Amino acid sequence: MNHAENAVSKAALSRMPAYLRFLKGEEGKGVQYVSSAAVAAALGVSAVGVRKDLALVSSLPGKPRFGFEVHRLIEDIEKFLGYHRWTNAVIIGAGGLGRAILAYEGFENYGIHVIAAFDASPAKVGAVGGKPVYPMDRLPDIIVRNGVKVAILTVPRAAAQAACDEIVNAGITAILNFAPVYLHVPEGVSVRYEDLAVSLAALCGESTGNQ
Amino acid sequence: MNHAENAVSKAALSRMPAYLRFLKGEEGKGVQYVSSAAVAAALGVSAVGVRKDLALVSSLPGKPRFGFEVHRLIEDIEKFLGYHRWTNAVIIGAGGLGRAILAYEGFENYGIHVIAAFDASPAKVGAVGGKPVYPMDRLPDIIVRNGVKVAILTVPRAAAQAACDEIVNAGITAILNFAPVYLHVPEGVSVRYEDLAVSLAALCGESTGNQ
DNA sequence: TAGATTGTTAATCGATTAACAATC
DNA sequence: TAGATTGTTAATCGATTAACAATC
Repeated sequence: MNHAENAVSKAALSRMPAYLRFLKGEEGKGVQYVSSAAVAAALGVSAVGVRKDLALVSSLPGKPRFGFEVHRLIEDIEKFLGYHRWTNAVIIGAGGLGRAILAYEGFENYGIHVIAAFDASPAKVGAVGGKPVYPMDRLPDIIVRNGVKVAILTVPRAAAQAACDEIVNAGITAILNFAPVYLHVPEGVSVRYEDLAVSLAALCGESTGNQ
Repeated sequence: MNHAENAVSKAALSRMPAYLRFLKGEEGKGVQYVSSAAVAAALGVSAVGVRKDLALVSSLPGKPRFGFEVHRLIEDIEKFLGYHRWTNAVIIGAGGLGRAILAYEGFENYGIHVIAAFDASPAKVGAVGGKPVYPMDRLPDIIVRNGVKVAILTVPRAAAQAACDEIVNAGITAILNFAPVYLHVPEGVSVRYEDLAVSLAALCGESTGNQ
């Protein structure tokens, strides 16, 4: 909506993280240039598709005989994906999964600050990995003060809808839901389902040749 | 490959879990029939698309004036997705995330047995939630004996590629990788990246209107 | 220069949407 | 019956692939 020619397909967008992952790996090995063919071979896609995708985000065209500059490309993709504008997020539910995510180091690379977790049980209140775990009634106050719009929901399935209603009331508009339950939310709130079992089942399907 | 007319698009396949989640929610509320329009409204997609998708997997056509039988549809989708053929899986890395997943109850509904975790550190060996945590050197033996082809990789990023090589050598052919690293694998091994930060970043992008 | 690799235009392919007849 | 809802055929739309000229 800011850029003039703004034609990036959803499909292309969804492939960007894979490019980024691969490119960072190459960068770590000291590689300076990659060809579209190399990326394509590694990721199991077509080289023309890679070139088209990269052309969408690259600030510098690829050089014939060399390919694309790895470092530059990483920056371009990160910028494109918005990893440079910081977002605050909270975790709802400080059980095993919630605590593991709270302690997870990887978010900072993506422009995400996970600032705290919340739990209904007083026994869970305290801190994990240097980050605070608050009781649920602190939620409205804290998310307003920090402008938090994004929540990671890691409560047990039976508690998910109630917790969802509560955080939506408090002002959350985007939810990453780990509970294997469909969530009813009002218009304007987006839910993304991170269903571990579904991911795993899909993987099994792939490897066993799902019909 | 088993069924004669075997034309299910990848796109349709990827929508099935969402239908399933919604339908199970409705079933839990005692709803017996749903119309394609109701599903479409809840999921934010088109009703015609829903009908097309459901027609692909439903063993019974929808009834005009009623819609589709919820319970039957759930069974059909589960059968279609292969949730009825059981698969054994193991977890590599018994840190916070690995232990949380080991204790996770949700896999059994999807035809997946997570039978054990493995960790390089002797300190982690033992049991979590009634399931064993073995030292890494037990891996080849145990996966062969249990016919395990699927592994969930939850080791730290720096250890991911080495662990990957090790389990691929041992006979794993499908990997659900939680480490935010690109993995080099030989042909025939499939990797699925479960990058929490990417998921969260994508969600943020959606809600803030990614270009 | 020669040749590898890029970017782009046109053609194919697949998936979604629109229109409408069929059905309980 | 009337009407809501389905299933299907045809049309549109978008994305991928193929072919090839441009470039360092």
